[in-house]
Amino acid sequence: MGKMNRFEDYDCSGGCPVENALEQISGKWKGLIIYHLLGGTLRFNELRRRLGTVTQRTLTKQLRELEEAGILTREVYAVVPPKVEYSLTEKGQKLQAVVEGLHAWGIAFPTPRAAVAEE
Amino acid sequence: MGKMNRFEDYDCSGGCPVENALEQISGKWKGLIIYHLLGGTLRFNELRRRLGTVTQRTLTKQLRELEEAGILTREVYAVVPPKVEYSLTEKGQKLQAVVEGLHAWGIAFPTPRAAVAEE
DNA sequence: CCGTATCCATGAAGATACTG
DNA sequence: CAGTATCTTCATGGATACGG
Repeated sequence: MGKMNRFEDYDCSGGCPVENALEQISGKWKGLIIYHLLGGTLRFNELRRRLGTVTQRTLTKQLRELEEAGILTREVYAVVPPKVEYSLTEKGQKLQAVVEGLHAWGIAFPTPRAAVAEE
Repeated sequence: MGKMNRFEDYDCSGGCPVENALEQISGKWKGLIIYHLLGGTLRFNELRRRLGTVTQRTLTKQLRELEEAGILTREVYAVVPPKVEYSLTEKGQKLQAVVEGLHAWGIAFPTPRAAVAEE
């Protein structure tokens, strides 16, 4: 016992941890958002700039979903001009190892952009 | 130097490692497929059973995409009835830490299924 | 057993314009 | 600055039926 074969009886009908996890962070920009927030709190437009090409509508939506998942918090300051800050919750910070693992893997194994002009 | 602020100048216009990595493994069943293959080679229908509710068409497609990304290999045996085996490549196996991290996180933080009947 | 071939519904996300 | 409000496009993935 102890180790056992943890891959044997992994019936995923009805939801399983990996699927569950992916569900919460799947979305075109979510991984990236989390990665950037690992560096600390960011305002809406700071985040926007870092992501490069995301639209306001989309960024807002992804942030709201991450908020609902309990991965980040949204803090609104009653000032003018408006100021809204996003930070990771503890739950979100616990993704640090995973996201940095993805980052490292992404460097080690870039997308194979078709084996053209090769041969 | 050395550490520096690696979050500061992380301009993702034009593709960045995290985005790149996510691109290769995003798909409704891909994370799960990789997870199951961490336990070793599997045949098409074994995989199918483990995923629970995936259709043939969809599973085939996700497998082909993972193959094209170089994450797994597809070995066809010229026997009848047909036999096709899927296994992770080295590139795929390097995702082990990430996927197991997701698995652990998914257990620790299930999806917050609305705070109903709670209060 | 391991797929293809069709057809189709859904929703994710971009473009664009406007507002407190 | 930080969003809404619309409208539209497109890819994902399910359902179903058939084939080597």
